[in-house]
Formats: sequence, structure tokens, C-alpha cells
Amino acid sequence: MEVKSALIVLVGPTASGKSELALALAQQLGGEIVSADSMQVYRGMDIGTNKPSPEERRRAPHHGLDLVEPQIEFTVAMYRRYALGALSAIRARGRIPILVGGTGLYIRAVVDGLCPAPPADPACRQALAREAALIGADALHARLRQADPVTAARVHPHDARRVIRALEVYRVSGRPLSAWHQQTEGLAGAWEIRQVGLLPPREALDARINARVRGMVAAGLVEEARALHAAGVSRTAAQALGYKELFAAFEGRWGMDEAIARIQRETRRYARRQLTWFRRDARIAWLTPVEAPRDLVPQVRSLLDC
RNA sequence: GGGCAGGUUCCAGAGCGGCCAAAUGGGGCGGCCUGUAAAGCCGUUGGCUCACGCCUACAGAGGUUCGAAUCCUCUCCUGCCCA
Repeated sequence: MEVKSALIVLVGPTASGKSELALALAQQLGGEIVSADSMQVYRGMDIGTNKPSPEERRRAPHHGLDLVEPQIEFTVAMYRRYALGALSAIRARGRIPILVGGTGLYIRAVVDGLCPAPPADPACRQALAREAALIGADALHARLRQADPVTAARVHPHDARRVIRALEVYRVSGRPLSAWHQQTEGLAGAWEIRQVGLLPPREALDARINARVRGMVAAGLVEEARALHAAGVSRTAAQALGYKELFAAFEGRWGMDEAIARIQRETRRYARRQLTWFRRDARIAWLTPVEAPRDLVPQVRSLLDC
């Protein structure tokens, strides 16, 4: 029986201190960090995504950052392909990969896999959107019930995005999405996966988020956003918290103070969604963050037995 | 000092005699999530029982009425206009 290589996974909501903890861990274990963050993949989006600084990146190798220009529509599948490559390269070097991030779907795509269903088909999607507008969301969902009852049962009729994707997969491939799902393969067979999560109390987390946003503004977030706004970014990149609200301010939808208040609020909400995503995963061992995340390293090591 | 428009549940804002614990939106809280995921979607949001029901609520105090957030009177606030 061969010995599997270890993969450390570190998750948690924004501002929980996971990047800092990951860095300390990487330094002590001789690890390399693989970021699982849907927005840090974009070049030039640095302040608003709280990307590790050049100095921090020198302290340990980082992967998954600055993968594409902000004009690109990045997707989970692109991320997964990249991350799997990075993981094997790190293993080949004899080092320990530490997968760190707050994008639950990205983590899942790596750890538990992503089904091999066909990618998005813009034309098909557009056609489906038109149909939805014509016959209504409930009728579209009824069609999904015909094509793929399993998926229809778990997707709410109003969740247009998922109803359309499921129908899209069926039309393009002739197979229901739920059938594709069965071909999903995770990493558990090849890696010894150890997951740790940072679970801060809400009140403390909210306070940290508010302070962090103020810090970003002080660090030049508005200027960074203005440049991106002028250059134009993809729809996906334009969804990034911080940028989204500032873009609207540049377009006159509201003032700067309002934009900043919204960034704080939306980030708090985002953190809440992250918590509900990760919290139910029984494989994650939870830790309560402390002021200096590196102080948690011994705890993590004993928890992970490494 | 006079005139007009207003004061509604956390906020904004409908309601203008019973169908109102009160539309709708926002916010809060909870949840979902496989190719847009920092996105999208769902539920819930006075209290007690959490089943029927009961209690407390629509600035305050009176009044009209079988019945008032809704009508009348006075008081207190807010905005605008005229002095």
C-alpha cells in the first residue's frame, strides 16, 4: 500500500486570518500555498482582493494568484485544472501543498472534483434565457423536470442560473447533469486530505471586516478600482466586492461614502455565506482565530498530526 | 405668528372604517449551492403559545362607531411656504 501525500486545506470566511496562518504554516512545514480564491486570480486586482504582498510571496511560494487579466471570464473549471497541476508539481518537488481560500466552490472542485459535463455554451444559454423570458421561470423548470428530474428536484424554480445550466448540459450533451455528476472524482484516492477551518465569532468577524475595508481604502483601493474601471473588466471580475460598489460610484449611482458603507455590508454578508458553506462540512476541523494567526500553527500541527 | 403637507412595524414607504401584525423594497437572521460562485437562489423577520388563540402595536390624549392605522377634537414633533 503506497503512502499518500498530504494535502492541507485551510478554509474560512474573509478576514478570518487564513492567509496569514497559511503563510506561517508553509514556512514551518516547507509548504507551498495554493490560493482558492475566485478574485485573486485576476491581475491588477490587488488591494480589493487582499492579495498577498510581494514580500509575503517571497516568504513562501504562492500559486493561483494573478492567473489572468481582469478582462477574462474565469471559471471553476479553469481553476480546477490549474490547481490540480500546481498540486502535482508541488508534490513532485517533495513539498507540502496548502490549499487556502474562501471560495467554497473552488475548494470543492479540487477536493471533491468537478463533473466532466460540457462547459458553458453561450449560444445555448442565450436561447434558454430567451425561452425563460417567454414562457416564465416555472415553465422552464417544468421542462427541466422532464429532462432531469433529479436536478429539478434540488434546484428551486426561481434559481434561473441553475435551471438554465442544467438544461444547457442536457441539450448540449444529451445527458442530464445529474448523470454527469456521478462521474465526479475527488482527490481522496490519491491524497491524504486534512482540512482545517477558521471559525471566528460573527461579531469579531464583522468588526474585522469593517476595519479591513477602511484599510483598503486608505491603501488606495479607489484609485486601483478607477484604473480597472477605465480599462474595462469581464463580467466575472466586475462582481468582485469592493470594485463593484466603486464602479457604481464612478458611474454616479451613489457617493463615495455610500460605496464604502456598501462594501463593508456586502463583505459581511459574503462572510456569512462562506460560513454556511463551510460549516456543514464534517471533514473540517474548526479553530477559533486569534489576534496573531501564526500562534495557531502548533494547534494546527497537532490537529493535522504533521 | 399664519398656511400647507406630514408623523406607520429596524429603515424607506404603501394602506385611508372591518378582508391589517399591516403591501413592497432595503436591512437583519437562517439556509441552499458542481463551469458567472466576492455570483445566484430560498425561507424568515412584534411578543407569548409557536395548534386554535391571546397580548402589545400605526406620535400622544380624548371622542365618533358594533368595529379605527384609517373619521373628528386638542396636544407634541417634522418639512415646505408666507410673515
